[in-house]
Parts: sequence; C-alpha cells; structure tokens
Amino acid sequence: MKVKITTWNINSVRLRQGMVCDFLEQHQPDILALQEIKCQNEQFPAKGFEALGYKYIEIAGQKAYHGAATISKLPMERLPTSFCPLDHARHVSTRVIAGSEDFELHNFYIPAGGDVADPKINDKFQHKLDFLAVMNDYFTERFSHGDAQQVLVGDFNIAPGEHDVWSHKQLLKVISHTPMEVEILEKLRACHDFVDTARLFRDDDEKLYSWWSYRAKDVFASNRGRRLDHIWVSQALKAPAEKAGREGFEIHTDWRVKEKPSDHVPVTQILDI
DNA sequence: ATGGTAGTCGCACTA
Repeated sequence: MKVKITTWNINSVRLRQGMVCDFLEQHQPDILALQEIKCQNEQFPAKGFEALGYKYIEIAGQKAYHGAATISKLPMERLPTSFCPLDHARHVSTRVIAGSEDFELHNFYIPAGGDVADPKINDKFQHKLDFLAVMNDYFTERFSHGDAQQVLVGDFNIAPGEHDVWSHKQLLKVISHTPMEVEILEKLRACHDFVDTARLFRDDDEKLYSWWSYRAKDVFASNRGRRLDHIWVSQALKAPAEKAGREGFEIHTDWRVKEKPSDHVPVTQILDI
C-alpha cells in the first residue's frame, strides 16, 4: 500500500486552517505533520480536519509559540517521547498502523537557534544543539533494540547541503547553515543510517528549498530560499521510498505564493510499503 | 551594513 506523508510548518494553524483543508482536499496525504501551530491543544481546529477523514489527531500545543500536531487517516497511537530540554511543545511521536505494517513517525520542530552562532553567548543556539543531542541519544537507544521502521519529519531549522541554500558562502555564518549545526545534523543522520528522501532522486547540486523569508519583496524573483523541512526514513523504509519513484517526493512550492501563506511550504514523501 | 515581515499577545517575544 502507498502511504503519503506531508510535513508543513504552518505558522499558526488557526490563521491558516482553511488553507490546510484546501491542501488536504487537493493532495489527500494520509498523514500531515504540522509545526508552529501556535496554539494550545484545546484551540486546535480538530473538527475541520476530522470532517475530511483525519480521525486520528495528536497534538503538542502551548500558548502562542511553537507547537506540533500530527493528523492522520491511518490509525495512530501516541508514543511518550521527550526531546526538548526546555520542555517546549516541539514534537509529536506516534506509531502509525498501515495495513499489516506499522512504523514510527516522529514530527519535529527543532529550535531555530536565534541570531548569534556561538553557543557560549547565545542560549537559543545552545538549546538547538542540546535538542539535537537528545534526538541522537533517543535514536541510539531506540536502535539498540533492533531496527524499527522510522520516519522523521518536520522543520529541522537546518539546511545541510550547499545546494539546500541559495548561497552557501553567504550563509556560512547564518544560523541554519553554520558548519557546527550542519555537522551535528549530518552525524545524527549518518550514525543511524537515515535517508534524506529529498535527495533519493535529486542530485546534490540541484537547488531545493522549502522556506523563503517573509522579508523578501518578491519571493521567487530573489529566490533566496533554504531547505529547512525534511523527511528522513530509516534503512528499513528506504526501499518503500525508492519504490514510489521520483514523483514520490514533492516540494509544494506553489503554496508559498497563496494569499497569506506560511513562510514554509509543504513537503511530501510517498512510501510504497 | 542594515532592515526588511509575520503571528501572538497585549509589549515584547519568537521566528
């Protein structure tokens, strides 16, 4: 069976719930992982999504900032994880039942990390690095009990590759593309053999972006984007991702120029399990 | 080199 998974930093789910419903109707993902929902659990517009068939909803909300939620047509149960050293609402972990198969889906909103790329003088950057360290510990522990089918998605707030940013040189000192965080993220990926599905069928020198700043006048004229939103799978799910083919992965760039858009666009991966 | 925008909350904070 094919399982279609989309991740989207929505930058306020209440403000953009209509836009989310439009996306769900047009693209029919089985699962949508949202970040920056910017609301408390009881404020999450669950009813509208339930009406579209997304009966399984797991929310990690808090007042005003951050927040993540995963909504699914497939049965799903919550996994009791804890990744954020400051206890922000920044992740939702679930086990998804897909026919005779099941897999873990970890929906992350990794801290952005502030402005100054020095953890000694910038607590927010230190927090980002600490969050990544907790992720590394979790998956080390998880895999010590054998390979599970794992999917990691979300706004990682890191653009790892030279061609995941509009200018490698000009962003070397800009948080999201500094060597320190890129190395730590790459280590996290490589240590556990995760596959960055964006690059399965796309060369490393092809520019790919999922985020463009609100501050640009004409977003695509300057096209100063970064690929901050990711879908990773464990080795056990590499073949299902490959089986979906090149079209199995998509960055929905057009959603950046809708009326009142998020600064991130949805990113989709199909798994043919 | 700087300031540019957006969302939430109620002024400043986060991104």
